[in-house]
Amino acid sequence: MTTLQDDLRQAKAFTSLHEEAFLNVARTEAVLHDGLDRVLGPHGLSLTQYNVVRMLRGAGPAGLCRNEIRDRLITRMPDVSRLLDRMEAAGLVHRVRGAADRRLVNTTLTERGRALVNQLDAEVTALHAGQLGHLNKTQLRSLIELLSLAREPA
Amino acid sequence: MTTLQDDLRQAKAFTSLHEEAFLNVARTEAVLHDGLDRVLGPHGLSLTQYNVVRMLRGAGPAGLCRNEIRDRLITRMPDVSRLLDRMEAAGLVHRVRGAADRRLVNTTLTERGRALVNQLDAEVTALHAGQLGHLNKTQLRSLIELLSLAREPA
DNA sequence: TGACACAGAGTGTCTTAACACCTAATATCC
DNA sequence: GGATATTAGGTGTTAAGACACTCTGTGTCA
Repeated sequence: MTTLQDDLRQAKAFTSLHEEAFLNVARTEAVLHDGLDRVLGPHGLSLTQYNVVRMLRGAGPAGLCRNEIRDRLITRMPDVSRLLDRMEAAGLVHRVRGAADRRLVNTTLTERGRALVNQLDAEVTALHAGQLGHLNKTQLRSLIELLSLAREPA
Repeated sequence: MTTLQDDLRQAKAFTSLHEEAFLNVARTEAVLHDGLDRVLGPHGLSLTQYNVVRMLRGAGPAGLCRNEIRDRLITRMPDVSRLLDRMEAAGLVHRVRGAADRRLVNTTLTERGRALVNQLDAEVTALHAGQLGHLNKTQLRSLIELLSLAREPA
């Protein structure tokens, strides 16, 4: 007799829990993102640009083509061309049309870009330590695991 | 003799763990955000606008002034005036200059705005269930608790 | 080998966010 | 009670993101 009601209550509770989880992810991302922006801002970098210089450093001298950069970005970014335009204008990256496949444009870090991202390592590490240093290893691993699980298809 | 080395290794491990946690938060937010955008897009709403109509529904007939809206938003938003301009042009909200304190501008939901956010409840609930339904209550509560902890000052 | 599909990169254009600045109204304090 | 600070809201302008479309080069297949 109270089954439907119970089910609804449970559904409601579940819904709220999902929503609460979503809001917590969003809020936490905003807080961490804001902190990183405050570190990157004085260097004229956005978070997206920082991700690009990091992935280009990881790619080494081989560099990456535009679509590889796009696909590896954390957030969907449909206009990588002009993002790289700006970074090239800032002297952070260098682009050269592919020789073998002339459709490709290879993007590599300039010396200045490499120096900048290397310099930022210490600042970013200190920021992360300040933001997340009060969590112990177990808590961090648990958080990482739960977030990874949350992103799984279903 | 190996203390320094150990310390460095540990520092490195901690750093990576912090960074991994940060990246997981960012990536998860992007995935969930994208999903919600796909639900809200057809209704002409951004996630920020959706948050506004939700908080205005919660505020009831009393409404909220601009700075209250700004302060309650999940992500920092320095240009709430024009955000509300657009929402007013779309017929979702209504603004009226305060009578007692003429500096204040009270914003309330229109009937259309209220109908839209009510209609969206089912869609958003279904989305969240699809995105997070494979986590059980314990996992969700643990995730929420860890994210809350992560946002604490230190 | 020539038409055609596809993939990679870039552009035009509109919308939206970001930053600094400005105006009006209220509070404060001597 | 009048100068001054503070608070709320809005605007001008630049930069960045979003979406559809185009251009060029490569693969494919009759």
